Amino acid sequence: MPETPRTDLPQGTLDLLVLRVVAGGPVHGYGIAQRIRRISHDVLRVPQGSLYPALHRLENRKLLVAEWKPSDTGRGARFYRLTPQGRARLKAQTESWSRLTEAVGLILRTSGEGTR
Amino acid sequence: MPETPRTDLPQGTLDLLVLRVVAGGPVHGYGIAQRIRRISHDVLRVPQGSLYPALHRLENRKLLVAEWKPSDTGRGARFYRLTPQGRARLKAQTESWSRLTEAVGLILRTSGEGTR
DNA sequence: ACCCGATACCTTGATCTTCTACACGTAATC
DNA sequence: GATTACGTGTAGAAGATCAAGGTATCGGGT
Repeated sequence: MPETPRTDLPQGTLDLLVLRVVAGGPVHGYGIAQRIRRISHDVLRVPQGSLYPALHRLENRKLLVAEWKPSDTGRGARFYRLTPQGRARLKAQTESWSRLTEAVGLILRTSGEGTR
Repeated sequence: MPETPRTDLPQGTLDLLVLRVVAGGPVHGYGIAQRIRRISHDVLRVPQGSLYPALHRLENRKLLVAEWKPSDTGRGARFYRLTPQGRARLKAQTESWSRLTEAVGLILRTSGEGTR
């Protein structure tokens, strides 16, 4: 089997991405997946089987609200928006994401010394 | 509001950190945890309940080998080293980590436009 | 000499969260 | 009627955390 160089999302990252995209204005699930894929130049692919459960999670936690309206193509779709809590969550998650990446970057760059 | 700024590791990240630290030379589990914590300035804490299962996983997959020797303090400890496969894995994981962080960074920075 | 607590070091099991695969649906357009 | 747009649901695996327990060495006090 030809190793696909696919970049899997580490658990916990998807919520952050979704929140960020939704922050840009009302979108439906399908559109979210497209945007993530497009903006990341195809590096991040979000399968529907991951996306929709995530959306429902976020909705249950009151971070998103959904509204059913017709989409551009004429058929109905669930459009998501951020709640205030969602916005706060986005901020917090963004910060902890950068703390994390900085810390990991440190480890990756620092050579073996340090047992003390 | 000093919310406990504890940073949980997203799944998949721990292996990378462990491989990187072990690449610096033979260490035992306890030492690995200490180093990660120290180098990251206490941002990344690896509880033993996460660490040891990870070590065993990596060993089963032949990415690490362990040897039982006395530690500095006189008592025994399992010292881990990278196998060639482990080294290759470290390289691959490091690359995919930077691809990932770049892609996520893009999403976080790019405003809402782009459904197209 | 003995007990005690602290630190170093490892193990295991239960539980939870989240990603994935797979599969099944409907609706509009050409 | 095929293709795209859009959604739902379930089953499963993997990994992280918690919680708890277990052993060895050392230092101090008595």
